Amino acid sequence: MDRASRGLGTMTSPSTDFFLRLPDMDRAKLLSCASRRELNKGELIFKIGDPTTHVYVLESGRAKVYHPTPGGKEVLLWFCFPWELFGLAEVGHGEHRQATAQLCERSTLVSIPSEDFQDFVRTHPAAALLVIDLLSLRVRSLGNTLQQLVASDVTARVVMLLARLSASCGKPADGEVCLDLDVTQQELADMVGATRQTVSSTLSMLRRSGAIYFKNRRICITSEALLSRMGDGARG
Amino acid sequence: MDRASRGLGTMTSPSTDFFLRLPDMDRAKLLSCASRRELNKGELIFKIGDPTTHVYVLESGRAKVYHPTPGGKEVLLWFCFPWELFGLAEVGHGEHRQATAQLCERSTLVSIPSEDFQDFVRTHPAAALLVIDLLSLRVRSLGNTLQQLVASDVTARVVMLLARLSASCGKPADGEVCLDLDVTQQELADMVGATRQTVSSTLSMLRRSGAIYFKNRRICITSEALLSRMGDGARG
DNA sequence: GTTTATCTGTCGGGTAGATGACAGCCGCCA
DNA sequence: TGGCGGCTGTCATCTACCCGACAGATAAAC
Repeated sequence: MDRASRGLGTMTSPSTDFFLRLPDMDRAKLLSCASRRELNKGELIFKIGDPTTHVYVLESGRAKVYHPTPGGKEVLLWFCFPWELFGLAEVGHGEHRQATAQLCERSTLVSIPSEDFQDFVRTHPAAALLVIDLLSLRVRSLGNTLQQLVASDVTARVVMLLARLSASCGKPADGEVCLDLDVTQQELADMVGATRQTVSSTLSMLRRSGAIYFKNRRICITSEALLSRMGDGARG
Repeated sequence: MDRASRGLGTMTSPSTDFFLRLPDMDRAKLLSCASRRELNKGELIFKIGDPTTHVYVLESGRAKVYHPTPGGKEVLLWFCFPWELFGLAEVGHGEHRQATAQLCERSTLVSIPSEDFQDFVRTHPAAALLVIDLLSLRVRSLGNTLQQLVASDVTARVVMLLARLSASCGKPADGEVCLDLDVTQQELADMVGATRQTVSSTLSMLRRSGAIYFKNRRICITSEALLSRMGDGARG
């Protein structure tokens, strides 16, 4: 019955709002070490190979974390929404960045120096558990993505992606769900490991089938059931 | 110069031996809650959908953690070697298992109840940081795998896999490296997201090229340089 | 206004790799 | 000794998807 049991993807998770789940005092303390900047669309927060100096949170806007490939493609690992901590997978031993983070729109970014963050975690066990939760979520989600990538065809992957996005940033309105998110088809393609063209024609197909439609450049899902049915036919 | 900078895969990491890096007293304390069993090859430690009751360590043997797909394939996420903690990505909120763990050979398995583990982490900040390290490593490694999967062809993926295995369980012997590991070609295939057949012919190709050979059913790498060169030609 | 860049839709052709089939090989057990 | 199950090698077939190309549509830039 519930969304998670339908196996269409990771359900919207409570672990993403790290900051909102910190006790007020702790949050204030952590933010006291931080600096805040307003940045434009397209700016890089960090890129692969950089030394790891900070962890980050958005106050507003949207960012994406991806692996650039030598061939110029991008493999999109996840989006970062406001109050979701990111950039912490490399803080361990002064590892260099293994991914690139870039703003998808004009945003205000909060940067916390790695050492301050590590001290904070060391002295606040509750926060440490939240970090563990967050990383666990990432591990599970990447594992699922990986599985889908080898087990399903592009159509199924797009369908599952839409279901996941609908869970994380869908605005329900009388039976339908509209994605409250400006994504380009290239970004969708980078998330499912396909080309822009294939995603484009897949979306067209889904639109023709009546499962989705477009409302001023955004995707609306008319029927989750119908949509998920379109994803079948691939072994899974 | 060093192995990591050649970009052939994740280098052998210090984060995997969680237990060995714990202070003696802490380790003893944690193990005092644990139970120990001897199990046979092929036995399941947990499977997808199970409630999450324990975290695990091997005292000896080898296990694999994978996503089974509805179509009967397996997507192998990682191997678990002795003293490497595993099964902790779902401990957060009584999540159910999102992957399956199975023994590759006869092993002795130590099981620690989740609650005891969580209490331990809550009260031992140093251990919490180790857990964070371990999960971070998993995140990075899955991210890399994902990237390779969409950016490289099977040959390159196999080559990179061999390099990674050679880093983590290779026995060097006058210029050559022999993998101290009994893996089936099916398992290799499950790790690179390909079929058994393609991996078989890829390995044959590598053998003919002189980059590897087989010594009593195990893989030996004659020249890492030559091997990595065989992986080029795909964009990367 | 015109220009320029970015995004979207669609179409053929080419190919990497899945799929299925079959044969050889080795270890294991009766 | 023979039979059986798991692992390996190799082929011929088929197809999902990538790739390049081009045209319309939208939005920003001059």
